[in-house]
Amino acid sequence: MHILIVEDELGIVQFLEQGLREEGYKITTANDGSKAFELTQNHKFDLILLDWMIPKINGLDLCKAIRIKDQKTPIIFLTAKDTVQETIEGLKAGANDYIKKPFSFEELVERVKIHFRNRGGSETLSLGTIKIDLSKHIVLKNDEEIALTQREFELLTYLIQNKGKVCTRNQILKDVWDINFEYDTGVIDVFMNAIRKKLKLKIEEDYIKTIRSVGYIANDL
Amino acid sequence: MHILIVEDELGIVQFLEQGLREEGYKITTANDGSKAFELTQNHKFDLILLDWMIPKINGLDLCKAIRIKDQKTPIIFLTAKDTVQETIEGLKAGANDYIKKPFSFEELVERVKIHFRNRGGSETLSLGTIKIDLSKHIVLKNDEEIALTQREFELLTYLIQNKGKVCTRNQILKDVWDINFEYDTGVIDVFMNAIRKKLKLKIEEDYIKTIRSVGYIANDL
DNA sequence: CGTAATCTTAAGCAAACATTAAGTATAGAA
DNA sequence: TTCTATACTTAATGTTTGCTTAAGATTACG
Repeated sequence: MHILIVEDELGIVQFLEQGLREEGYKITTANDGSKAFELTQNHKFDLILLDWMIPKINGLDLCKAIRIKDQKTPIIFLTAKDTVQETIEGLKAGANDYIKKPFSFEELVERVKIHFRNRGGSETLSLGTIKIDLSKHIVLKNDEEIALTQREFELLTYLIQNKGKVCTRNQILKDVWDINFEYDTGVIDVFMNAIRKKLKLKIEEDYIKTIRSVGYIANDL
Repeated sequence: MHILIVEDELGIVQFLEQGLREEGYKITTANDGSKAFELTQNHKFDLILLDWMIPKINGLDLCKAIRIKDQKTPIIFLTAKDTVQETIEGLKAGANDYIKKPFSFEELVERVKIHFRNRGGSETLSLGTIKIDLSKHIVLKNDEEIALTQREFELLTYLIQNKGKVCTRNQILKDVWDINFEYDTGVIDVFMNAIRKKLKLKIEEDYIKTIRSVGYIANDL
């Protein structure tokens, strides 16, 4: 689980970074708004902790900017601004939670956990007769286990988590491979091919469709 | 969207019920813990607002009890208990959010909205009986799927996005084909033809009109 | 009724995708 | 650490799809 911390006060950054690392999260930090925006456009984070008062772009505008392209990633405001009006503004900008300074680290951790808890809810995903158990890290088709490699697993999981929506090649490269705008070598095709082959999808089980010149889409039938 | 309010103070119940009704939510209320538990086992709610101090079963235990069977439905605590320790307890019990009394109704509404925000939300366009689902990348006419190629899809989308405005051939070449001022080979005509044919537009469904020597226009009738 | 614009059709061609195989990196065992 | 097995990436080839062009047919409008 990869968390982005956006905060300019070095003391707080170190406090949060160390604490969350110990909780087992992967951490990236940004000390101003524009750097943070840059990062969000080129990488996928599972959660963003956002201070309100930061240089270059303030937290509120940054939140709005991120939400233009990405409505999904949870954003938690972390701030000394504590009037009702400001809280509401933050939430309206697309934040998912709002923690007022000073806060206890324990409360922060619990609020962070909430957003990972509901992710997939019961830790299982499904697509037609295919089931994925995220905690056990296994894939079943008709209750028979299918052995997938790490990347294959991630790609399939990604498609199913975005069930019903077209995933473009660029999105997939960014979110699954963490690669941006490089010359497309055709990696995705190779992996799609492997997944389809291993799942032995019949014609009537066309769960994963190719959208020519756009990307791929997963759908129950 | 169906919200369950669990609260024993009549004044607060009425205040919340009325306010949330005005926001367009369907409301059910329970004035004690066991009644609330009963309701959650027999009905599906989209969100639960939960007071901490309620008769029979307290809010914390109720929350835990609900979470045994249902990990999904968002639960928001609504309480006067405002120490950090208690907040954490609530969150650990499976709550998704925690609002301290006294709270502003506006903040409550925003926090409620957060939990409905990410549901589905596929982008759609329409033209008469034609619907385009952009995230699924499909075109429906009278709820029947019409298979279009990529360029056909782009052209139709473009026309509908500019519904009511005449699109000149040059504009279309520029915006859909990314071609500027080249000798017109008649590509557009070919694609208009394909689209009309695939959509099987009858005479009375003349959604896409030709404006002679100018371009094309899309219009609901 | 003639001309210019648009519609329709079909064939060649290019781009996108599927598939396979070979090269490169990585992780785990000895 | 080095070796080996496994997975990942790239590149090459084959296949399919659909884009483009151009030419003939039809329609709209003076």
